[in-house]
Amino acid sequence: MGALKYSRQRESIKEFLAGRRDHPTADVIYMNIRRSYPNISLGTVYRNLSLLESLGEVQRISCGDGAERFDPNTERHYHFVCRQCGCVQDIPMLPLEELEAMASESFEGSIESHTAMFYGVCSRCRG
Amino acid sequence: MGALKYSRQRESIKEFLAGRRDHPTADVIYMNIRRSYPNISLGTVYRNLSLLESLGEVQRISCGDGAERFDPNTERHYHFVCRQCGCVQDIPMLPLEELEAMASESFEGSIESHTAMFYGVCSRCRG
DNA sequence: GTGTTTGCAAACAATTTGCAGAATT
DNA sequence: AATTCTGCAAATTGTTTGCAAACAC
Repeated sequence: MGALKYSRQRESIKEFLAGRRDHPTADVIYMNIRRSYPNISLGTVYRNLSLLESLGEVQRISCGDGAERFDPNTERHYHFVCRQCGCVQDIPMLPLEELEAMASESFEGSIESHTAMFYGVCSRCRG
Repeated sequence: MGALKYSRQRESIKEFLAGRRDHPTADVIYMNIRRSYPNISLGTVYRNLSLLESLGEVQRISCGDGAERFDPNTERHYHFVCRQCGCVQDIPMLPLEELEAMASESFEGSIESHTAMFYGVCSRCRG
């Protein structure tokens, strides 16, 4: 059950996201897709984003600013949030596998993965 | 302007949180405080939690499960989220300062702090 | 008495969901 | 023809806010 069918809306969302590195929110995606599909609904955007996430084609990022953000880069990587403009950027470094071993050392549960969030001021805001 | 005045509700929230290591949500706090103050409102709980956060007396944690969580431990530390029961626990290790230096290396903005979230299965769920 | 805090209810924002019709296979 | 996907609107969930009364200093 649940064979995937093509949809131009979903395709358009994928295409839009693919060209982006700014981790847009569902609403931003919606606003942009609307330029090509004026009748698309926010619900469709949310549904497709959740679907794409479960297919492993996009990553959901919550940076605590209220709205979820979506990232077409599904490889493990860290993120940065600017405390001035609120932009979210990728940190170009490989996640430290050792961190998980270190954390496991004095922790009783089993650790399978981790994420990290860096905060500061982005280059644009520093001028 | 803005001299702080005593309030038994705020005191009760601080007291409740102080004895907790499970990072309760505003709603859980509300439910519990209501046992001593049946008339307290959810709005008051939120207002006080935000106030306490700005006073640096509690820390707000967003782990992406919809609701914010509150932690009386304001020292920097990492967190763990169980993918089975959703519980949030502290990771008993010192945050790696070096991580920020590593991240800075190939990043243009200035990094001031970071957090990390570990995922896996807690000891209780593993049985 | 002045200024802060509260309870209540209404407002908000982000996300989800039910349903009939449209699109895909 | 069978099933998935969409648009719309209503429903949910988490959080904030306006206001008059209560409380603290």
